[in-house]
Amino acid sequence: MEVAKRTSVVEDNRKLDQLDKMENREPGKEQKLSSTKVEMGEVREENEKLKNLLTRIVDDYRSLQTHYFDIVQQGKGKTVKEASTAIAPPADVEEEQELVSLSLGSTILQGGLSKREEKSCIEINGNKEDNKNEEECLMLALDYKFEGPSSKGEANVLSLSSDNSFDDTKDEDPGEPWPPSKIMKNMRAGDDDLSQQPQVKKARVSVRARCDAPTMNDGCQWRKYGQKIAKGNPCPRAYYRCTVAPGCPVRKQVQRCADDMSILITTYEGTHNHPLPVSATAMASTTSAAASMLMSGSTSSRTFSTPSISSTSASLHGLNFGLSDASRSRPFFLPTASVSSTPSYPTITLDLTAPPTSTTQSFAVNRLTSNPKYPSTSFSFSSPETSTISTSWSNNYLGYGSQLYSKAPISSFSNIGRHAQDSILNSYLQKTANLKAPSTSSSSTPSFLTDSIAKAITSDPSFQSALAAAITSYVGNHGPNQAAQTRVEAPVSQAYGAKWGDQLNSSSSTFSATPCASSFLSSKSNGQNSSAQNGSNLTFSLGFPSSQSASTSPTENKDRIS
DNA sequence: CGACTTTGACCGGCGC
DNA sequence: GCGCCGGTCAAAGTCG
Repeated sequence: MEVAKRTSVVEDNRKLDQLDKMENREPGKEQKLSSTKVEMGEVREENEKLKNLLTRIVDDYRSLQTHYFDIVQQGKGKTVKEASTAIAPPADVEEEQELVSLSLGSTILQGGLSKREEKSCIEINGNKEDNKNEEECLMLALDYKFEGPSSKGEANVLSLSSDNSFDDTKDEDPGEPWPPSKIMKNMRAGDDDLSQQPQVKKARVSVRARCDAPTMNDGCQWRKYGQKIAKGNPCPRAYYRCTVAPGCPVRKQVQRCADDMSILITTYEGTHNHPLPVSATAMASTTSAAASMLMSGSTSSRTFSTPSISSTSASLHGLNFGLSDASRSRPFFLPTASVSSTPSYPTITLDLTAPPTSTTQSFAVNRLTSNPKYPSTSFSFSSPETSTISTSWSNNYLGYGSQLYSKAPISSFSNIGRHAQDSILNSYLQKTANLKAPSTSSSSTPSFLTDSIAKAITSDPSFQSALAAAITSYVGNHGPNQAAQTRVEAPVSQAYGAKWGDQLNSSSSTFSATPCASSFLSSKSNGQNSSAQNGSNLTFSLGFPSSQSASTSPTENKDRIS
């Protein structure tokens, strides 16, 4: 592009030169051309300037190109900053802008792209043809930029996005081993990525729900392999292993909450390495999506180093988005949250119990507790609408029945649309526009930042998935008389495609009649990622009435979740 | 009889 | 180094 412009300028100069030569050959026409010559002189002068400028630009461009390819070849040797510094010439503003662009490219390359992607970016720079790859590169570049130390307010991209070049490269191992047992270590011995990152903790997804039954029926087959009395909780903790497939690494821990025995805490670990029964896909999807969120959230938490992050909540209209880093203690609020911490694992908690305050149109106070060792991330929802739904986790079969829900919750959930990256949260935002989160601090944050964060969050597929899963589960399981998929499933399946709808429908027919049967979600797991030396914790809380809120202290959480 | 649960023993990580 | 604790194993028991 730039080269083309320069080429045209050069051609213009040549024409002018030719014109000059013609003029010199025909002196008799000088008078006629005198006035023209004056103009030509000006033009020529300007032309000279342009030539000089062009020469400089071309030189700089070549220099940059040389630097750029050097950097590309050196690969990961240099930091972005170094690259930028090396590249940046003392040129004018326009050139610097170009440099920014180029340095982003190199930044991307060094910021974690795979070699294939790296190649794509190189090709982009050469051909400018592959728009798709270009987009990818740009996206990653922005992510990197966000992380960058010099990223200012324009860090418009929250890396909650499932930019999961990160996750994918490190975590998608279907047989992902999570238990720290020696068996699992043996299994892991052959694993490449994880074995190289000993500090990586496995993500866990903890589901808190009111349930009278000993365990929630999540559609999977489980075999109990142990039981322990955990310290700090008189209720024994039961250990289950997935028996759907022989080698499935997925396990779960089930324990009653010490504070409220009616609350059952189920903690899932690992990723199923086998096709799931339809009835199990819901929960699996929820947990995996939540885990995915967790990991991306933990990634984000490290990137939220900008001082203004903590004050973004006001612009989120009452949605608290808790993202805190223990080392920074700089919470950043989104949807209402309570945070839990586990000492050893990054944990996301889907809190299906309601804070007592949820019966009013106010969001629960964000309760952030950070494990001193691991940063915690918290996403939880306490929807005003949820209070209108009767909660009957227990004593009822939770299959997707035939009755209709009350309009209020359904209509609100019906906004969950495919394109609603916006709709999920925006629905919340709209409904709570006049509310102010109790714990929100007054915001001095530039609106563009908060808007960007909101957009980034709402555009995160993992987030959507987890949220929709929770909502779906909630709606499916807590409607009056456990009713009604008609009004619920339609929007959900619309939003997430036939898969969800199918699964939900299927679930309704295959759901087992366990008091605590719950169908959450479906799908592939994206789960554990190795983003952190630090674990983190994430809590989703769908506000059900008449229940206790999530734990408020690390100790408490430890007891509840681990 | 097979599948599942129970339960004490064992192991490894971690803090003191 | 020692003890605590969480997690797992595996033999014995139970159930359908």
